[in-house]
Amino acid sequence: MFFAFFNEAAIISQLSGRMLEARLPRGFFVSHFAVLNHLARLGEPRTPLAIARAFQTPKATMTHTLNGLAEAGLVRLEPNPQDGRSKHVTLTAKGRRFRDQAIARLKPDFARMARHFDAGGIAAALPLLTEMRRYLDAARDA
Amino acid sequence: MFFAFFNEAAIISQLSGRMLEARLPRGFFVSHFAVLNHLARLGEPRTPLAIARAFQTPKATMTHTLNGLAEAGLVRLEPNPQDGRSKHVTLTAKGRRFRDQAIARLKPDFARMARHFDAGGIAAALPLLTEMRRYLDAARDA
DNA sequence: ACTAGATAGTTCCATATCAAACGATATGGG
DNA sequence: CCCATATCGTTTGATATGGAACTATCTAGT
Repeated sequence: MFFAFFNEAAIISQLSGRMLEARLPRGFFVSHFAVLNHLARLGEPRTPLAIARAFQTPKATMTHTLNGLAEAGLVRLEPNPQDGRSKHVTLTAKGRRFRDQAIARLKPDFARMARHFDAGGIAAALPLLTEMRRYLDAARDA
Repeated sequence: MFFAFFNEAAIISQLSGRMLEARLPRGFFVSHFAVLNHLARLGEPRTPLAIARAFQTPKATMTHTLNGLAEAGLVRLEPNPQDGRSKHVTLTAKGRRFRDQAIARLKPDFARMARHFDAGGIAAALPLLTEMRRYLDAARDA
């Protein structure tokens, strides 16, 4: 039952990820968008490790993703004044625009979806998903 | 709103995937388990392309995953008697055991989870997830 | 201050994933 | 039958991802 739940979540994640990637410029992935979106939503600056922890991804992966974003001019990597080992990641104007445009390109997809799904139903299911996400996030340490 | 929904689904997928991988022998991934589980649930034999379509993954990826499973002795790859271009994928006894053991190892996790989540709540949310999965699956062609 | 241990990020290497091109086989129209 | 086209799986090459070891820096205890 939990099994079925996670199975559906995994397939939805994969399919919606592909939908998003279809709206991104060639060579950009969900991982890139996810970082930009994270920074835009939760504020900057943010250290690489903090971002990696948020996504439950290894540090090395985040190094790679951030380098890609920095090369594309979507984020800025600067030394962390509070900690010489660390860095500060901030969005550039271009990065913010990139994220906004990706979201804008998804609008038609969501509009089409809204004709098939009751907004109330989605909203009603959201708290459970959020609770599950929080639970799993907490359980990782245990 | 859909956005938040997909975002939660993606994080749940990632975290639950890690939970599963933690229960698999070193070197095995969600992708391996997913194929074994697919075969066990939906029956055999199955062609590589049919499996790839079911997971919305490229054919080349499935070739790679199946070769890994075959080398580990978890599936058998045989010529498809009905079509010389194609193959038949079947579970070996070892493959079936592998899948059953993975599920068994998850049981304690699910039991712990059941103390935090109302089974009814999960069951109630499931149809919406399934409907969304079907919708996205259909939308991929459009 | 000094030192041992912890922590941040990188580097190195292995491997999963994926797009594109390819060879082999099937199918349908002459 | 033959041929053009479509389909199945593989190969190739590129890139995302992840584990482990490494460097540099910070922190705590003395």
